[in-house]
Amino acid sequence: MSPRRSYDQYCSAARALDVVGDRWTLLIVRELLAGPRRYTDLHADLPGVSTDVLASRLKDMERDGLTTRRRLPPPGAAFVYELTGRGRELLPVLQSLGAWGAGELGERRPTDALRAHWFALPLLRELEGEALVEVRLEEGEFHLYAGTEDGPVYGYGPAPEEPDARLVLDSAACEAVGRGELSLRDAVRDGRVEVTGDSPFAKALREA
Amino acid sequence: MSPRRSYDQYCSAARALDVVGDRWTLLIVRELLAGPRRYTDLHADLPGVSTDVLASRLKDMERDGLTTRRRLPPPGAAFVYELTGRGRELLPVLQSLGAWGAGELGERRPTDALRAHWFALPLLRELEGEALVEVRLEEGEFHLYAGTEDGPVYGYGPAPEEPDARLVLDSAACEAVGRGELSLRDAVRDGRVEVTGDSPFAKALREA
DNA sequence: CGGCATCCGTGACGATACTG
DNA sequence: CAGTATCGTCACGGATGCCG
Repeated sequence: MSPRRSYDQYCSAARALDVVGDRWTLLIVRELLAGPRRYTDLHADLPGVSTDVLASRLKDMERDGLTTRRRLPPPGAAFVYELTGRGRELLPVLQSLGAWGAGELGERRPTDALRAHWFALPLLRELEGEALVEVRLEEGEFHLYAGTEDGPVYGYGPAPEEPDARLVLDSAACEAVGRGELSLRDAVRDGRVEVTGDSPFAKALREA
Repeated sequence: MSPRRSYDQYCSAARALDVVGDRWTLLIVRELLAGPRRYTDLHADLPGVSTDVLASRLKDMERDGLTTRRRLPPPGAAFVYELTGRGRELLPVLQSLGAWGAGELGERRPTDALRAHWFALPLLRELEGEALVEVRLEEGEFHLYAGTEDGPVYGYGPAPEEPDARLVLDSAACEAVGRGELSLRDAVRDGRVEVTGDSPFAKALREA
């Protein structure tokens, strides 16, 4: 728990960095945008973070109103961490960072870790309208709540109910989309993304 | 010059943080959005940064393509630092951070430093259309290039040519706008902002 | 075993002094 | 003016230990 090292500048960007500028904080937000998570699972999806730093950040974030800690009902009665509304409002920050960072992404390096749901943010930027979308990659599966205002923005594993559309992408295609070199629209047209579903949303996506 | 401590994650947000996630880097970008600056002036407008950290960040940023170092023509022949196009593309990141951080800003604390041009980003968010706007605060003066794509986004001191509009705000008004509690539109209507100028832009602003 | 707390080595940071 | 040099401190990353 850091005693808050502030820039002490009366500037809203500097204040934001006082709260989320520490190492790992925004990446923890990225993880929690997928919904509530346990400590150990967070640690597993944030390779490189040390246990004490993760614990310390979670305390800081709770103190700062970004997250809450909640006990799951039995069975399984573990603690989970989840974003508050204020925490979820950081989505535009992660989106703009991600949009800029796409230009830095390049080829995947041998040392680069990868999780399927890290493609959720770039894909979300490309989807218009309100829909539940299930995405299957070689690395795993996740789902997106496109166009929603509150609640989780995406989630792990298959969609909890029948989705409006299902997408299947191979590694090359989703990495190209992640780098911003390939739009989802073009990927669909070139047959590099398989879109299934009977909803108007799925049909519109196929005809893009 | 740091040997680049990377998160090693194949995620565009993490890559962005590899480049701009270090302490002070984004605040240096905020300063340079106002145009070329000398080392000493940068240091003066970033209270709290130590000389070696500032020098180190400027080297890192040049290596990463965010800034260039250029010698001014005599007289004055000093070095100035300025953003590249790639560096200026970080404006949306600072805007989203600033929009979020407005909720954290609160009252000005006694320890908070303040520079007039730190209000440039919040004001820029509220201006529509393309215009050169001169702003006078109690703390100083700056000008905004609203709606431009390239070149500096704002600058120190009075506008270099006749502006489309001039704004005069008192401290209370500009701090309220900075906190997001008062829109520029409302501030104009309540007479808390003085708008002068004969251009259509100035007239539209007065009649908002 | 999940959820941390403790210890330790390294490096980043902040303040000051100093130099071309 | 534009940094570099030095130094103490603290944050970070890795490993290990503890406790329910």
